[in-house]
Amino acid sequence: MNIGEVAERSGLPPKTIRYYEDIGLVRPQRSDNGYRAFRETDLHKLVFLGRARALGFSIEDCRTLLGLYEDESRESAQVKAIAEEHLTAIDDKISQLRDMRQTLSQLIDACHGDHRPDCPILSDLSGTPG
Amino acid sequence: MNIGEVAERSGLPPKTIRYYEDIGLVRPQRSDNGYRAFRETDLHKLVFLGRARALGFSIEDCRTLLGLYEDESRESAQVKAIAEEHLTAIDDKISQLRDMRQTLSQLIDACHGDHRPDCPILSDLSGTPG
DNA sequence: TATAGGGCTTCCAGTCACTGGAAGCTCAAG
DNA sequence: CTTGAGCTTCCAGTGACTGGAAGCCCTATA
Repeated sequence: MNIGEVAERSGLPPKTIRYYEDIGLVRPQRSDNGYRAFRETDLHKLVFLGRARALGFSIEDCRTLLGLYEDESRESAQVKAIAEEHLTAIDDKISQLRDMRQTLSQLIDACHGDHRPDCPILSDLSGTPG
Repeated sequence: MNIGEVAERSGLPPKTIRYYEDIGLVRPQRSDNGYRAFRETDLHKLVFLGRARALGFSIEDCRTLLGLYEDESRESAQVKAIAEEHLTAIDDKISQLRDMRQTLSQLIDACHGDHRPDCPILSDLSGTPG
């Protein structure tokens, strides 16, 4: 498979796949003409990476997960630990965003949003009381 | 004020303040010795920036908001529009994260997490049915 | 056979918002 | 006069790509 086909089938852009090769996540062979030659196992790995990234795992997590995926003697506890840590990080982000959302929507509600210049949003940002 | 004091009072690291000067968000004067000389208005701006960033506004949004903040003839509708667009972006991110969270926590629940190698998390990532 | 195009290659630069570190100047205290 | 903190600039790195240029490869058509 050339990169175009594997991109199509994995759903990842060719640029991303080349990048993944650069950082050693996949190691496709090469054809005589210099083109990357992907095997089915490479495709599987790329699909794996696409899904893991879609779940928000970092590239380094993905690298570790791929390693575990290929390690027949892994312990599922290792995978679960990584996933749980990531879940905690997601929860942290969600609660940060919720805090932002809360403050911001209050400010938006307080702003009349017309042609007049006075604006509770700017007042709050500037620290002006009131 | 030197950068140390303004950093202390604004809560922003000196590095960040220098960066904000680099990109033109603040324009402190200079003392004879070459040190940045911040006035109270510079401090106000930095506090404003710190709060706006804490609400997740991008630097470019911050630049626009600062402009409106300093523009006496602004219309509050302009500010509100920026804030509303940002709120939408926050909501989008929250729902993305919630989707991730949902999938991930299901996988975690399904994984026994012991010394055995079989793992629903890896199965799902690899696309293996079951 | 010439050529046009699309796909492939590499390499460099840019994104966003900082952050770390090196080399060197300035200033106040002891 | 030295020490050390604080200030300066400049360069490089972060994460995970993404865009673009220059150029090779392959196939189809005139």
